[in-house]
Amino acid sequence: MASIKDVAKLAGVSVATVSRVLNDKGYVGQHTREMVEQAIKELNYKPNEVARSLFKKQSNTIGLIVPDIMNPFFPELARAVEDTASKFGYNVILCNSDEDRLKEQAYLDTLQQNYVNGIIVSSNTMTANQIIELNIPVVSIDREISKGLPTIVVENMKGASEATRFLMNKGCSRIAHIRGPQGVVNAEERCEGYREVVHQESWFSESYIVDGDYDMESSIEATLELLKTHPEIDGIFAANDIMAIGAMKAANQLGIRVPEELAIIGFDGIRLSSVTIPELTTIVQPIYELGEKATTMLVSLMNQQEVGQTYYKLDVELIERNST
Amino acid sequence: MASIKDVAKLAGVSVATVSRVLNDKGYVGQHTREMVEQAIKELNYKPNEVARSLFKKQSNTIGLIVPDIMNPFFPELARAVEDTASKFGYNVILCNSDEDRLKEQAYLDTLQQNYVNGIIVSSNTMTANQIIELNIPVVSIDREISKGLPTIVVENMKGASEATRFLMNKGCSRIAHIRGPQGVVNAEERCEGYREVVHQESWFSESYIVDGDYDMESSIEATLELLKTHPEIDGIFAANDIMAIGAMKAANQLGIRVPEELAIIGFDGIRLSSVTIPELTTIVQPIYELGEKATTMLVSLMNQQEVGQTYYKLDVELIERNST
DNA sequence: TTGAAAGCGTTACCAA
DNA sequence: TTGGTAACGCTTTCAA
Repeated sequence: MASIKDVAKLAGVSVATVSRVLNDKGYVGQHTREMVEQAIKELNYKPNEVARSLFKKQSNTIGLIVPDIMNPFFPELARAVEDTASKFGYNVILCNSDEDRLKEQAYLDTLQQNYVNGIIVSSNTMTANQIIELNIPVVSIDREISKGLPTIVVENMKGASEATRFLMNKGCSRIAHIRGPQGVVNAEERCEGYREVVHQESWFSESYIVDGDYDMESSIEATLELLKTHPEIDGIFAANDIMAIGAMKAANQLGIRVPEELAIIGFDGIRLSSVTIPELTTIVQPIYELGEKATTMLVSLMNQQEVGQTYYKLDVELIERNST
Repeated sequence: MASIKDVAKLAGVSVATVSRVLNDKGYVGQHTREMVEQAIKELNYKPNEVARSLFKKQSNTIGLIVPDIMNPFFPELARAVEDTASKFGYNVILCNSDEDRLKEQAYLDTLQQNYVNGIIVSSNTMTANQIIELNIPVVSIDREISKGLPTIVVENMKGASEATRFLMNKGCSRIAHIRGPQGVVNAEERCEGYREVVHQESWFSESYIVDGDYDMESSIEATLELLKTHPEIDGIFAANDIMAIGAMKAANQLGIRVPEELAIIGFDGIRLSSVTIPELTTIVQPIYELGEKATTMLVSLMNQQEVGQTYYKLDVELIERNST
């Protein structure tokens, strides 16, 4: 690979001059510039980004830490981040943390050692301190790590209430909730939103809320159990789409028809949700927008630009399909 | 961030010595080593990977180029690549190419400029020349770019035949095929596998093969059309799972029951396929293994180790579920 | 308008 | 067993 020296030699100028035309910075004579550009073309020269990074202490790269890219929520997010980053000239390093504190810290370290300009992270376990010590702009996404840190989340509670109310309006008179894991902020919020709507209903009891793990297995099991103990249930709000699908499967196993005998609504709006038969009614998050916004905000932060707002709570939208 | 100089100063030795203990290379006295380690701990020193990369002309990073991480096939692949890379001490840069030649070349350039040690790529449009000019180890995955380049694919044709034969054994007497896009190697192969089994059947005609685009929309449309012109069809082999799901949807729209009146089988074994009701019978590819194998092979290549085989064709497996 | 040279943080060679 | 130093490829300051 040709280096800046080769270009300089061929063009008969100094490396400083080449650097100037490369970066379009400082004075360069018209003729000199042409010579240099010619040489660059001739050698098919491309600047070495590593050397640049070393000097600049920045690598034009941003780190993206997600729990698990196989979780259907994250590919769309990752795509948005990559698209946006790319638009601004940044590359993306992908890190799967498995919500494991050690892995998270290891990745944080590596990213720092690689001079990433910024980091986007989705985590429940990370602490504000870990982030502050990094001394690198970080935007937290989907899950709030700490007030004060730049964060982009969605209206979990509002969406959950909306979902629950929607089921009531559809005529459901016994609505259960399959909640997400204990300790996960958005699971708590969604549960809270459900609770807000039903808590004063005469039929409501705590046993209408069952634990799920944001995956299909846990949900199938929970739903089976739920429908056995509470055959009167005619509506289920699941805290995410995967669990809603699990609930549909459980109902199917029990020969309960959806939506005729049991209405089911999910949360997230992942692509999966339009794949089932019947298609799932759900609260859709603007996933792509989430990633996009996080990235543009991060870019501003990295450029030390004035960033007005550092906390966004994006709105969600109920999309009615055929499961309700 | 502390640098090697700071460590050297604190330990009262030269940077050369620090470098030696860091890399466990060359002679270092026992006592000296302890001093240095102490200093490292004290300063919480972590070597600057960018400086290392510059010197080594390698960045301990591998590039992963996929058409679109939102395509459900790729997250699992990406995960496998990341896991394996991580195990060997490499980071992964994620690139979505959209099968766009320009984007692909741009990414190839950036990766090279960033001194990635190697690249894993899934592409139909890339040429062998593009790769050779790079002068970096590249493994092609899922799709073959050129004989001679390290490649990992699966038994597309065999799997397709197996799927088709399976439908016949299930009693289907008119089997159609929704094929993938023209020009995509694995789509061709799968179509070939289907053809091999049915071509001498008396009922077979070319109109039993319809074009799809590896996505759900195209498949719904194609299936609708297909079932209208050929109401006698009682079995469909779709070239991937998404299209198989599309076929299920189309059947559902027409009030045709799956599997009673129409058996459907897919190809890929993405997670989605177990989410539908009924669950999809499909030819599952070892996606994770694909990514894992590609990465280990790439690592060997990067280390200039003897790599016996550079072409793998992994086996696929028919998993029977409820759509057949 | 241009060039020389220092510096970014490492590693590895050669000398001591 | 250790240290000095050139080199990796670039940017930027300062002088010319």
